[in-house]
Amino acid sequence: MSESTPAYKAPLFEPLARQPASHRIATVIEQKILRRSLRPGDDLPTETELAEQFAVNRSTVREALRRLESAGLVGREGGSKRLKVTRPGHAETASRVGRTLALDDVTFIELWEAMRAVAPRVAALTAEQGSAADVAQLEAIVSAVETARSADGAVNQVVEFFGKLAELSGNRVLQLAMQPVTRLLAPSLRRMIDRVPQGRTRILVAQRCIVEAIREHKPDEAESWMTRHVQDFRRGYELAGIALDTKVGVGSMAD
Amino acid sequence: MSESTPAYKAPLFEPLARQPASHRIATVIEQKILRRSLRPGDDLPTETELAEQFAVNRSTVREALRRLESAGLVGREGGSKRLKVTRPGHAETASRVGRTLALDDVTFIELWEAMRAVAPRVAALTAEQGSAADVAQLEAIVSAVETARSADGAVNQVVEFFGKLAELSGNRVLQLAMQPVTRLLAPSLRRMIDRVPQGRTRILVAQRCIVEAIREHKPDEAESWMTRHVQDFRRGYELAGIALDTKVGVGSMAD
DNA sequence: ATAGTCCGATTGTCGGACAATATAGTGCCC
DNA sequence: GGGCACTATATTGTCCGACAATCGGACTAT
Repeated sequence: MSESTPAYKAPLFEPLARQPASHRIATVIEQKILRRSLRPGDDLPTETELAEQFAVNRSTVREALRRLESAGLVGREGGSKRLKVTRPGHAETASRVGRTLALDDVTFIELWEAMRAVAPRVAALTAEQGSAADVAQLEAIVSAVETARSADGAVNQVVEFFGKLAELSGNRVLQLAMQPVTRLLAPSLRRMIDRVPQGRTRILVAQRCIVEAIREHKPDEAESWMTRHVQDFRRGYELAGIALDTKVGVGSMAD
Repeated sequence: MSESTPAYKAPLFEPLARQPASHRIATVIEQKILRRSLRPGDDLPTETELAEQFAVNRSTVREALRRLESAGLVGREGGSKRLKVTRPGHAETASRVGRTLALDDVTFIELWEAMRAVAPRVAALTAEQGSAADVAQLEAIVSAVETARSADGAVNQVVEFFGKLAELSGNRVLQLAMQPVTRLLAPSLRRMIDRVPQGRTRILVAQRCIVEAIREHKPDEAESWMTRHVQDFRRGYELAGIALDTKVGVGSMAD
């Protein structure tokens, strides 16, 4: 393949951008929100008012509002009629990221690598700050993993374990990073547990060690246990005879 | 606060969800896309056709389409009129995540911790697979960092360095995770460079070491150099006398 | 083949309309 | 005065019909 730019024609002129009014209106309101002129909880003007202010038809305003609504920047609370400014929820954002990744056909190994990077640090952070109450919550989840009757239940609890860990770490960035990954990884975990019987107990052991390290405030131990735990997960996957470049499906994106 | 559930009234019945038609239509189409019945590149029917099929007015269809458009699930290519199914672009998703985090007032330390977790692994992965061409690209960026005239230019190139690294790692999950973090971190980096003169050369040194480790396919070295690099960044931040719990602003969310 | 012209299809926006219902009064009773 | 039913108003969700702009093609002349 010729690597050089085709020199076809230097893009002498940009394609001038003619955005529809609804788009521009959405952008303007969005900027107001991002710049904190409009803050979460504030009421938006009514559609009619907005239409007057922007000097456009109400239909046009509505399209802009649907845009913002979909972006999670505005929404309703309760059965209310009025639109309020809202901060995009983590859950929603995470699910959107998950969709993006799923539609991109990311592979198991890519997700696993992300897990490999994030989870140990999360464990370490939690071990640094975790309170007794936190440990109790984690233990509750671990025993739920143990006593779960169905495989699906167990998997859900494992996901919950990671989620709670991220929450307790107090780091919202890592929390947001972890959420889509665990969600997308869940179906793989499910298959793995089905095919590798000892997998579940191995998970339990690892979780216990991690929780123990957190209880004793030993970040390094928590981190290394988590690293082993994640690596063990991968080994289980290989044991189950599943290719590492398996594409994760849309699965569990019920929304 | 009374922790027990108020027992106020057992929610015998859910508040039945009466979603507006536009919302339901968006959901139906979204499902079709997620289930791959509609695949990226496919043309959507025209608004009039959709209106007929759903037996609603065209305005209603339009609101649904604006929703999907904002979600990045459909869009136009070129100056075309027809809507096509598109996969949500990484850039767009990343910028959305960035917005969520910014509106959440995440602090510098949270972002840094994410960087601390992800960047070293990314460097290691790239070192495993990096080709000579890849190394050349990284070197180009490093020298751009060196020769950048303005501080802003240098910062942008540093962001670019991390972005390219993530891209070369071949892991789209990590790439997507890294993008919003570096973007949000950029303003802090800018301030740091302003106040700590030697910061820039330290960054250069670290980058050179990292690239070198990648060239020689030494993942462990790349990882540990990157770890040091990230930690150095934090030290610079402290040196600059900026509090670790500084909230990152919306900054650089020009979109 | 290229450029010019014409026409139908499609989108973006408009103005007006109406049913359903959330919200704000308003009056009534205790 | 406070609580409650009831009414009036405002607001949203949806529909209808319309029109300018423009995109996509077809068709033609060079």
